[in-house]
Order: sequence, then C-alpha cells, then structure tokens
Amino acid sequence: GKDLRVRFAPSPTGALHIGGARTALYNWLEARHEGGTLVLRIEDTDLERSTPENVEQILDALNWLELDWDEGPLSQREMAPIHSEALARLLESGAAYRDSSTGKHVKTWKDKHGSGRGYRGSPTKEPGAAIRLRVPDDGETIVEDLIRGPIAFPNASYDDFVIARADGSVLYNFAVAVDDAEMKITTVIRGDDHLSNTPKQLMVLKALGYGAPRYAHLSLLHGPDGKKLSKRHGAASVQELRDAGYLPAAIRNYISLLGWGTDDDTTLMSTPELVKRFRIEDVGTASAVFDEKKLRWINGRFMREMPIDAYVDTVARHLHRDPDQRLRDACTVAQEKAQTLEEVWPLIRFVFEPPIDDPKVWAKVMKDGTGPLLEAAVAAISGLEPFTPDPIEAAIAPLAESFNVKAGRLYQPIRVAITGTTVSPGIFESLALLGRDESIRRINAAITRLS
RNA sequence: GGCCCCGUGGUGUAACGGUCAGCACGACAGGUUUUCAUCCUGUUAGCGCGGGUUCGACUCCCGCCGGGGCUACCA
Repeated sequence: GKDLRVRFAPSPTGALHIGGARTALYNWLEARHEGGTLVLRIEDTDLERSTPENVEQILDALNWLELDWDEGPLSQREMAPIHSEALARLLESGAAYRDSSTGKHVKTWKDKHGSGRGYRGSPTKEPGAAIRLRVPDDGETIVEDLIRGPIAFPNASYDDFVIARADGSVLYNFAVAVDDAEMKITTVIRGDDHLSNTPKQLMVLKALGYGAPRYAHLSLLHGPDGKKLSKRHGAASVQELRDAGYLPAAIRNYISLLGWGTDDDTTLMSTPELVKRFRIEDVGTASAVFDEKKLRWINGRFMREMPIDAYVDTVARHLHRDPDQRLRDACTVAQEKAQTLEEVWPLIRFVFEPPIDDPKVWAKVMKDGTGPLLEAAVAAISGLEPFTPDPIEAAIAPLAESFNVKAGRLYQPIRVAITGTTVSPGIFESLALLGRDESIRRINAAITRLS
C-alpha cells in the first residue's frame, strides 16, 4: 500500500478550512484507492503559530469527517536530530554554506545583477550566519506533477535559499523535504501554493542523495467572488459546516466534486464508490468555487435516503437530545422535508414545546370565520380512535367540503393552532404526532383566543 | 520586476482534432401537493480575446488579457 502525506498547517484559530479538508480528502481517497493509509504530518517546524488546542480541534474535525489517519513512522520531535544531521552533511559536502547577508544585502545584489537572477551568496566562516543551499546557475529543475504533468523551473531564477537560521533552526522547505524522505512518503498531495516551493524541496532532496516522492498540486478553492476562500465567505471551515447541519458523507461527496468529476457524470456517490472511482490523475487543473447551494442539495438527498435508525441518531446528536420514541416519531414525518440537520428542529419543535406565538402569522391565517371551522375540527376528532393519520384525514377532510371552503382554508388554521407556524409536516401526521388530547387542547385555545 | 500555474453557461464538471458543446446545482416558468420541502416538465445561459497549424480546433502552437501562487533567517 501507499502512504500518503497530507500537508497540514494548522490555522491559528483551530478551524479546518474547507480547502484543507479537500486536500485531506483527496489524500485519503487516493490512499484508500491504493490500499494504503493516510499519513498526517503537521507542517509547523516550529509550533509558534498554533497552540496544541488548535491542533486538537483540527484533528477533531478530520475525525468528524471520518477520514482516518496514521501519525506516520516518525514524530515531529524525533525529526529534530535528523534535521541537524542532514544540515551538517550538506555543509560538509559544500552543497550548502554559511552566508551572513541580510535581506537588504540580497536586495542590492539583485538590483545589480538583474531581477531575473537568483541571489548567490559568498561563503563565510562566521558561525553566526544563516545556511544557504547552493543552487545551480544553469539548467532547470523539473517537477513531475501527477495532475499537471512536467513543469520546468529555471534554476537561475531561484536564490541560494536559506535552509537554516543563524541559530541553527531549520526552515520549512528544508525540513519538509527531509521529513518526506525519512518518513518514506511516496505521494504528496497539497495545495497549488506549494508548486513553486517544490523545486526547492527537490534540490534539497537531490543534495542529500534522496529520491523524490510523487507530487500532485491541487488548485485552490475560491469564494463566490472569485477570491481565495476565506472567513468572509460564510461557512469556510468544516466546523461551521457541521454546525450548519451538514452530514460528513454529503460533505465528502460534494468536496470531492470540486475539481474532479466522473466520466459518466455521476453526482451522488457513497464513500466506497468515491474510493473506487477516485484517481488523483483525474483531478482538474482549474480552481473551483465553493457553492453551498449544491452542498445543500446533496445533503438533502443524503438525509432523505438515510435509514431511519441512523437518521434518528444523527438528529439526536445534533440536537443534543435523547433518541427516544417521541423524537423517532417526529423524525419519521420530518425526514422527507429537511435538507440539513438544522432544518429538522423547526419542523418538529411543536411536538416538544408549546406553539409559537407570532402575531403576524396569526393575523394572516386566522381570518374571520375561522372559529367555526376549528370547532368543527375539534368535534370531528373528539374520541377518534385510533388517532393516526388516515382516520384523521377521513374525519377532517370532508369538513372543507361541507363548509364550502378550499382545503387550505381549513388546514392552515389548524396548523397555526397546533404549531404556531405556517410550515410543518403534513397536517394529519402533525396531529397524530401531537396526540388527540393535546391537539384538541391547542385548537380549543385558539378558538378561545379568536372569540 | 522575475519565475510558475490557471481560464467551458451564475456555479461544479464532461467531451481519441470531427457531437446540434453533454450532465448536475442554481435561476426562471408551469404541473402535482393541505403549508413547506420533495417530485415531474420546460426555459435560460458557456468554450476569455487575437492570430496561426489543419479539410476540420474547446481540444495543438504563439501572442494578449484576466485570475492566482512563489519571489522571508513564515509555513
């Protein structure tokens, strides 16, 4: 099997960005497809930017998405001595050298030599100098990208880049290359923003005599305004998506479709099917825009197709309620109507709480002449046995005809009487759910209020 | 400035160089329905621009325009 390494830079907020989630998903799908496992590495060579809590939150989000992962053969801490050893080796062979130039020096050097040429420093014996890697003046470094094919980067345009600070601590492009090699990572799937960094990592690998992993660079995700997806675009993290009531399976399905499609236009796919069909080589090169509307649609489909047991459990967890019989009954009638978990509660709230008092709704529905209709409805269901949808319909439906009104003229007032809202599950199901006595009580309360 | 990536309807995508450029979401218009949602039917709208190559270009080449990334002793 293949180990796949996911680039993973924890954000300072602890949120798992949707773009990061997609990267993780693609890594996971590709690893699964190849019968391997997903290896997670945190890409902070120093952990200044993110707290352990933030890292935990992101791992939680990954777990919630049900993307299982391994920590890899070596931990962050264990890498440190290996980094220094590699650094010493490079210095020894002359592939790297100490250089005391500051950013300012580099800039003036470039002014003199033209902007198309990378900076070349001069070796110094000073111990208090940063370490730079020697980059060839000619030739080019080729990145063999699984998605884009071979991409040539002219060596001359790269600086002799710094691989370790004056204090000996290593920098990202060096650390990550050594990590990949030492952890025997075979495939690196990451964001487009690293494409230009790849030649540097390749140079480090080459200087150290390591082979290179396979690379695949994903285009970044954008918001509806075309800019890089960010907080401003609403739900930009999987935590927010979870809170908004989306299902992990639906998110996996939708996110997988951002930059990738099937040959036969299949849209709705279970996760095993995604695993079976996904190939990193088939991912597209253009950047995609995250569109929550389509996610909603996919989520709705998943919600409606869920087995009722799983549905009740999922709703219960989202609402922080026990999956008792009442909730189960309520879910049964609400399942076909909700697109997200968040939409379930407004539909079934009336079963657990008194009707909402909304003067606007009342004024709109409880018009003149409503009282007699409701009185007739109460009479029709009094003593009705069994109190289930079909008999209720048989008892109530004829009333509209005898009063010579449209069905809605009768049903909407009943709906408002028992729920306080104009939207609810089917009126017969709703009455059955509430039970005969409570239904009658609520309708009578409405009648009293009308007179 | 330099290097690199990307460009099919509003959105996501499909199309061995040959199809009326397909599918899905959305939007709009109808239909079903007790509300909402679902569901059904129809409509809408696209190959960024300009040159080549070719009998023929969304597809190959060049230029331009537009978007993005890298260019740190950040990751």
